[in-house]
Amino acid sequence: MMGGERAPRRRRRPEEAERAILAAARSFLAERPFREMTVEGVMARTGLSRPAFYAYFGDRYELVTRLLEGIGGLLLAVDWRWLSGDSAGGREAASAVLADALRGGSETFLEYGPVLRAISDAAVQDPRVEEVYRYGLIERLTRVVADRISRDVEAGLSPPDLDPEETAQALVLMTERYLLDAFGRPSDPPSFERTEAVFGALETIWVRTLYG
Amino acid sequence: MMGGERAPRRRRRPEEAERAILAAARSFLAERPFREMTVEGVMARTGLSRPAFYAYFGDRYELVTRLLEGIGGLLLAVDWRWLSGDSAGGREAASAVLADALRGGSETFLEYGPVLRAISDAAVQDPRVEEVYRYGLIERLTRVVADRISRDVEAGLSPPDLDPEETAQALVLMTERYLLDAFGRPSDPPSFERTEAVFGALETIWVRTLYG
DNA sequence: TCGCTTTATTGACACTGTGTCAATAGACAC
DNA sequence: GTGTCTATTGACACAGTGTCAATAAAGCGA
Repeated sequence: MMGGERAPRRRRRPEEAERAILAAARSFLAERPFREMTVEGVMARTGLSRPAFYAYFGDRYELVTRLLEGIGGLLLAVDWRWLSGDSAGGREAASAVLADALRGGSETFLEYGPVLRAISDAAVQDPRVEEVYRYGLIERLTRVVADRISRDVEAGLSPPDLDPEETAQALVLMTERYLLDAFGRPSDPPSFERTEAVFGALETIWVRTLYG
Repeated sequence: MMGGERAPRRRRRPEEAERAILAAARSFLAERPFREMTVEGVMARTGLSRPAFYAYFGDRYELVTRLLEGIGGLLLAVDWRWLSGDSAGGREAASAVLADALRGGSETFLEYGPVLRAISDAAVQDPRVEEVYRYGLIERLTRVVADRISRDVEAGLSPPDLDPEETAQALVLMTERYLLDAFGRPSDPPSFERTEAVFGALETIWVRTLYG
């Protein structure tokens, strides 16, 4: 046997190692779905051993939760423009700003699709991720949208028979699912045409429902 | 020690055992989410041992796929009324039939919610379930809806700028997600009011989008 | 009723992936 | 250089899966 040289142990700053693991996870999820992501598979991309993972994260669900942290705020921030605007300016103005917010949200999905898809997949398998994703992000978005719809109904911009809470929930869930479906698949970047078609369909449904 | 009497082995017809396992799975899913469903947990409700499971099903994903079999056809059948109707009779008629189809679909979800939720959860974890659910059921529904929208656009019932394929996908995904969210939670039967509100929100969005 | 055949059923095993911990060995301070 | 700190890991225990040869219940023919 000639082998036997073991790879020399390297030692990094904890923060650096943690960043390396997060990056490895992102890189993994850009290629393979969450269901195939094992701790071993991620750590293979870092040069560290599997047990080292547990020095930084409790398990793969915590890892994926950490990946969400930056992105969640981004989504909320983008949509905030329409969401928190007042109802002055009429339907035209509201539609335009809504379209803008939707495009912003879509672009976030386009950029972070695989990670968001991973979070959404993980939410089904782990109660803590479900908490953070569904109740932390989605439900919060829904509440804000419901508020906005409420104001638009009172201002006469939207029809009075609209149930703000339920309508908001349906629209937000639609947007989440549809964007995940369109932009959340690992490694098949959607064409420009598809992107526009997706955005157009979302805009049509939202605008016709609220200001149609 | 006094113990030691082993439970007497019982022997059933294969078909009976298989039905017992399917029933045990349904009963399990009425109480607990799919992520907690282990082969052991299901077989404990049948009086059979864990290995017996593998005489009837390849794994728990195959089990859950079998649970879908009857229900999937039901969903397609209910929606078929609106879906396959012609575009004569104007928007009023089309809206009414659509509302009817939606109510039918909602009622199916109301009855089989936990099982459907389990399938949808399992689809995230297993490629074969994903195939059956997403591409077999959801996509098939989407295609039929897209056809109907296409005809309505040509007949002048729906606006010409509607993209039938994309709109259908968004609407079907919305309906699936929203109904799962409302009626798919194990063991919390929704109130009559909630049921009506959910149905109303769906009807509003579909009708305003297509015939608004 | 008895013995024989069929096959439903299971105990025991191997395997994969998880999470833990005591022991090891780089990196930095002095 | 020497010593301390702590990042890193080999080895372990565990949960759940899927398999298979051995077992025994049911049905059948006499």
